Amino acid sequence: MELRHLRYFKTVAEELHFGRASKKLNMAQPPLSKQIKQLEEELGVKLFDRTRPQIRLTRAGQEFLSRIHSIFDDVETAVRETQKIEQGKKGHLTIGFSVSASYELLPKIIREYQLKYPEVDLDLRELTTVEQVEALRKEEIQVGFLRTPIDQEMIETQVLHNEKFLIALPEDHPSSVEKVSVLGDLRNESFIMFPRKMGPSNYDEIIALCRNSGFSPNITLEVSQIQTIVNLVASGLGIAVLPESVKIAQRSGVVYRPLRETTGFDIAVAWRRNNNSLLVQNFLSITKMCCF
Amino acid sequence: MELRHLRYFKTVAEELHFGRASKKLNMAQPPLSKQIKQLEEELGVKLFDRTRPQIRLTRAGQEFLSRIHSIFDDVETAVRETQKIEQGKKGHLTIGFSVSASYELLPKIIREYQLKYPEVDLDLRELTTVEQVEALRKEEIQVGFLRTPIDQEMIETQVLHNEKFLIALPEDHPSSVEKVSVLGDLRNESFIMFPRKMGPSNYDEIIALCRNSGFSPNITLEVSQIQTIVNLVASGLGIAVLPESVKIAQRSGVVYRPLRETTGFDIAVAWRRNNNSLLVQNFLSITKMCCF
DNA sequence: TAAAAATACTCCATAGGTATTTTAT
DNA sequence: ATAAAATACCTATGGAGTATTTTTA
Repeated sequence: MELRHLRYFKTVAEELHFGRASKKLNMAQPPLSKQIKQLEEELGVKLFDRTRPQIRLTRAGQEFLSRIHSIFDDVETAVRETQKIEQGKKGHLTIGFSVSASYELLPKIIREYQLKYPEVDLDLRELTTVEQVEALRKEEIQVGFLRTPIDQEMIETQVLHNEKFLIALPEDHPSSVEKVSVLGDLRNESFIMFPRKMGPSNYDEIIALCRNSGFSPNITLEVSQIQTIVNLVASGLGIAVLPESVKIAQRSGVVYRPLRETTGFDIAVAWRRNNNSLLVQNFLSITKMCCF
Repeated sequence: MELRHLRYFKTVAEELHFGRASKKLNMAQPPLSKQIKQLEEELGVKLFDRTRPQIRLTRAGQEFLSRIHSIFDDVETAVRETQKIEQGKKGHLTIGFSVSASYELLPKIIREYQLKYPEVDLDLRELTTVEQVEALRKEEIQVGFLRTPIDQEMIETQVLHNEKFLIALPEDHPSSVEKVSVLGDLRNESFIMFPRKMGPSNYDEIIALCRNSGFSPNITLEVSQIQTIVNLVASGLGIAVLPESVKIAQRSGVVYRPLRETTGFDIAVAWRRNNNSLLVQNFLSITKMCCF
């Protein structure tokens, strides 16, 4: 038995007339009769009652028709859903990201992507850059958002954004009159920091910057909300070194100044070089679209 | 696309090896490769990753496999259930019966039939003989249990049983010494009857028998339970004319005597002459098996 | 008698076979 | 170098077409 037999049977059952059915199927009547007969012989079941000028479905024929109806739908659905996966419109995408890599970029990309590809399940994993490289290698994630450069032949990257460090100062701080802050001048200030576990590379970079300026920062508070840090700075309780993207958290009483000592760092999207799945390609397209 | 493509794909997906799959399918490897390729081209989807010595399903291939799995089951079920209907093992059977026609026969047949054909839904309708003949003609019922003879070319019958009338007398009744009762001798007795609505032909026949013997019976009680009638007769409250099949309701204090005036009546099973459905044929086989 | 399905036959498209090449480790 | 899939080419089954017969009301 082939789908052909079921298609032919369905059409004859709908038309209840071999001649009309054959026209609808773009074929001649005799081969249609023959195929139906073949089907009946294979099943061992008379599907049509031909003893009258108007043929009729037998009881068995009615049963068969009702049961094969869903089969056509199922085949069609199977094809459509399979094509969706091939075209990257459906599936499962696991994405790694460093906290330090993106405070505002990732949400924007995810929002845009889900709008265009609502049938893709996303799994977002906060990972350090090193962990993401390893996860890409093991194919545990398909895409990463991390700091570049990285040194891996297998992994391709595209820089999305260069992030500099800023100093957040109270409005009335003496250094706020300067256009650019010099970290060494601030060695005696109290530093308010993100907790290290919330972004180790960020934290370590700040410590390193201070060390390079010849001091170890006096960390008086660790606070996990950006807005809280800004509030505390405004109150004069300390100063903070922040990635420039946090400038979106504007507030009166605080001024932001570029830091002379930092060249910033690149945030990039990363993927396996040979990954030719449209699922990933589509995600990368959206990502690039969001950034350029 | 044909079921062939799906069968081939399923086998290759299970074996993950074109060579082994082709053996399992009793064919050579090249035509199998060709058919799979054809399927992939029709779908516009790569189903297998062939870049390694061990081929693998792509994501899309996995989706397709899981979705077509049920299709094979559905086709198989459609075929099996259709065959059951053809073979009369499944379906819907509407059966007419006269109350007068069978007090014990029908339950026995139904029990036997349902044991052998549990998937057939039965619809039992109490109808007079005349109503059954009409219902058979209109194909509202497929089988009837009725009194013969009937006069209808279209309908075939088979007598199952000849039912005589008996007289139920109290043990101490004068007539109980006779081997055979004469209805005329009982003209002055009180008659206990089934209500007419529970079996009009029965009721009318009894009235007619009395009339032929030259009297109209003195009906003192109408009772719908056989056992109650027998109890009342045992108590000396009257006599009753009953079909012989009710003799199963034996009781001390009551004697049954054949009635000289009655020749009894034939109970037959009836069906449309041209009904060649195995559903009906099987039912008739069971019916005849139960009676002979 | 007329309309429609079945049968008889013919043809060719294509499923499937055989031999060989290509590919990927 | 080897195992396995793809390609090339061939064969023949059977799906589909045309002409005709059979069937049923």
